[in-house]
Amino acid sequence: MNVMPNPLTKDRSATHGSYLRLRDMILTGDLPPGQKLKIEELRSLLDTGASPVREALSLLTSDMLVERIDQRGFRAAPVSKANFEEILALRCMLEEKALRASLAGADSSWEEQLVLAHHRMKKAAQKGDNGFEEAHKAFHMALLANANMPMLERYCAQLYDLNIRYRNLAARGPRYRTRSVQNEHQEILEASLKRDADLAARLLIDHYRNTGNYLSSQMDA
Amino acid sequence: MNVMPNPLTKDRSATHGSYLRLRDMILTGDLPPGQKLKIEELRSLLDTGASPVREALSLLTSDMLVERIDQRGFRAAPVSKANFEEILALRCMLEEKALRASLAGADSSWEEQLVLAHHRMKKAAQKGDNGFEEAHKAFHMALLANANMPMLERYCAQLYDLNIRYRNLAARGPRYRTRSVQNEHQEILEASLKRDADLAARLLIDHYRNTGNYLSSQMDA
DNA sequence: CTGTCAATTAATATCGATATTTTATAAGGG
DNA sequence: CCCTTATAAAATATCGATATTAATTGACAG
Repeated sequence: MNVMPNPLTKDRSATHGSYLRLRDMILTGDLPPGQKLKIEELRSLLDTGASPVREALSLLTSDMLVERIDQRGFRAAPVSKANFEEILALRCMLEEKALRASLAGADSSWEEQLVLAHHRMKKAAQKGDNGFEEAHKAFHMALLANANMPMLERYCAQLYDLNIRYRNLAARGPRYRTRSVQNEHQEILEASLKRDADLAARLLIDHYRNTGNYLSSQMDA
Repeated sequence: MNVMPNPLTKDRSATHGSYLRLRDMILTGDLPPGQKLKIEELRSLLDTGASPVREALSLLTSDMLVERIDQRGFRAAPVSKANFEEILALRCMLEEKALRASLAGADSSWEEQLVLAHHRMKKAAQKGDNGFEEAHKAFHMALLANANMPMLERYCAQLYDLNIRYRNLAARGPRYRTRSVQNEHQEILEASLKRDADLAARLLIDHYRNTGNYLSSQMDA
């Protein structure tokens, strides 16, 4: 039998572990936008070698969370209002497309997955679980999961994360308060289960625009 | 004074050079879809170390040209009809959006860049220059360049390359012949210069669908 | 034969050290 | 006093070697 040294260190590889941790630090704002990411610092922070760190950072450039400038290293991707608004616009366009495709081929298996994802999210929200973020993303991805368009889903997942980053950054600032969005989720779920593509798409986009406009207004101040 | 050993070896870094060469080999089909990409082989082929090769491959995963499986290396991204058709669908959706955004804010500076790109492409086509591919991409990107949506443009550039890959792969097969597309480009240019967004978008999408359907039919056979 | 398991081979992932390049610092000339 | 140029420091990029993991082979039992 193999006793595992640390439940958290059940990493598939140093690179993958570094990737997850760095990604998390950027999404939460722990590594602030624009910050220079020095190999040596990260190496000692993550307690690993330079190669895994470099490779993890290279992978994070795919996610547009890290910028790479040849011969002069890496930095956490900068943020701007324009960038946020582009993310919002792209999300509305791509998720609408994906949701409609998902609904078009809806079957009971997908329906059940969706109900399940929604249930888990609600439950996580009630007990103030820190697993809510994960469940929230899972619900939104479940909506699109039946589109059978892997690249489109990948883009949506990427944009989702970028959006969450802005939300987290705003939450660090002053006078930030969360909107209650549980009923919006409920409505989106119900419209989807009724296969009402137009309604579901409208509700989903409104859901994004509402949160988005609030965050956008925060960025002026 | 520093004499440069080889004008082609004016690479900014070994990683960047490897990135460009590997990318080219995958786009041309020189490295066929699904092929295992062994570090040691590529290392000797590119005459560089393992680190630049690994890092270049990591970067190529952003472009969806390379797949990475943790602990078991890299391989050239596989191809399929479904994948091709998703690329085509996404291109039509994203480029239409980008083109309309580009036209919406059209100014004379952008207009001049576009005319220039078109001229260069025509010229390269006439003298059978091998720089045509580059000029062709430049023209299509010039159409979108005024959208002021960097992420959207990046997606379009990515999808353009993936599409070219399929074209190159088809060109290796039997009974492949190129369509004449010069007049289609001319029409797109003229509609854009007239700021006729609806017409330009329709022509652009038809341009893609025509080539796409031809390639798609080849893939059955 | 066929499937399982051990031993071997091959490939990946990682480390530690070094060479190159960039950035910061300081000195000298306009 | 500012700008240019040399020097020193820091950081990146790269190499070569090693440890770890996966794939392969072959022997053995069912």
